[in-house]
Amino acid sequence: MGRKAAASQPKGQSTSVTPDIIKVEAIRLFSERGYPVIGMRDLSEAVGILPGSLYAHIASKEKLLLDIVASGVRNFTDVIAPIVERDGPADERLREAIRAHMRVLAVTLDQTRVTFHQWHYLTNDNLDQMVAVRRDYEMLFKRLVAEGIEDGTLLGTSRPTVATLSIIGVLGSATEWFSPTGSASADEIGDAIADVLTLGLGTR
Amino acid sequence: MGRKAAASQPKGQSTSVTPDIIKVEAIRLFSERGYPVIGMRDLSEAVGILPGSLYAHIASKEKLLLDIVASGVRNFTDVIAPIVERDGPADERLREAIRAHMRVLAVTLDQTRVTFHQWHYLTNDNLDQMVAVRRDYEMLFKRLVAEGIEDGTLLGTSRPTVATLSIIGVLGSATEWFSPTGSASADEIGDAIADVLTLGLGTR
DNA sequence: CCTACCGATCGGTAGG
DNA sequence: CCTACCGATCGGTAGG
Repeated sequence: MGRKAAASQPKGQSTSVTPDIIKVEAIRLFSERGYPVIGMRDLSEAVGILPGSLYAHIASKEKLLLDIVASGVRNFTDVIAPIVERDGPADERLREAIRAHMRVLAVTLDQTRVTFHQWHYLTNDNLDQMVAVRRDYEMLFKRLVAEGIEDGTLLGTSRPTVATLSIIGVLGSATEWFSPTGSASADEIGDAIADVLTLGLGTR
Repeated sequence: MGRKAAASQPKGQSTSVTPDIIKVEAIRLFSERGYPVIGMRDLSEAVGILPGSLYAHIASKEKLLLDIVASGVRNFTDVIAPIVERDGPADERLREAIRAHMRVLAVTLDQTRVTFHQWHYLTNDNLDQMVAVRRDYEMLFKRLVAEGIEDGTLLGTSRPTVATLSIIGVLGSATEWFSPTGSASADEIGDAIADVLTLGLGTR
């Protein structure tokens, strides 16, 4: 639902256009075909108004992208930060953080795709803002790895930086292959990823 | 070098434009700013000819992208396939495949960024072709994991599919953070990644 | 939120 | 590889 609902809605004032509706449609379109390829005319059509009318609700195409990607990262940090900051062995917190990541991903898949793949189309201040919130996100996992080496629950064997980047890398890649309609739940996939990263695939 | 070299080169027939030169410049531009954002005028300027003249050397903008991404995947499969197909324990072959991946990445970083991040701008037949070669690439790691479970050198613990996707995910993410000028060599990073994936980060 | 429109830029081509 | 150009589309705005 929603796909053609807005576009085919004739004139009725039943549901008037709001910034949130525009955001939802933009997320879907940007996710499917990419930010630079989507024109304001595509978006206005999906929402059911004329192209110029979009600017009664949003400042610019790029500000719309910034809104999507900045809140897209916050969806994750809001949930993961409390897990990182609480007490307990770092390896257990890492597992919980990975599971939480997957749960957020499951309910914000399209927005996350836009967030992780299209933020680099931002420019100037908008880009700077995004780089900052991204760094916050990455810092959470960096801390978990560092604390795991401290408390002895995570190995210092491999370079800690590579370890951190591997964790973030796997979670980022899940954006491309996770399916909310698949047989495995977000928590099950999260546990499987945590297994790979902490237990490893080797037998000895 | 190369950056302004072609553009500021006045007229001299010293180095005439070839399809390969266009490809090299396109890789750099697409990698830096994204395929849809780069215009044929940007490319022609980088190469030192007028926009329309590009079409004496290439068929279209999209065929140029296809050329870049298809050969971009083959750079990896050409090197990794022989490792997968040879004899020996699967865990050792997996480590060698990961190391080989990183060495190819180190010498084709820009092209790999375009290959892994912009192939979805292809359409129709071009898209189909790319999906096919991508599947070949992913199949290599899928086989390694399956053979590792068979020969007992890799654990069946976690879902094998998640294991495969995790490997591919980490290697794909390396495209975003690997630096050829960094202190760690491609092989060292490759070993660190193989350690994370086979030994795991956990202590027990 | 519509009408009416702006200048800029897009990929690509005919004919040398 | 240049000259000269095409129709289409782009993000965005003035004034209601």
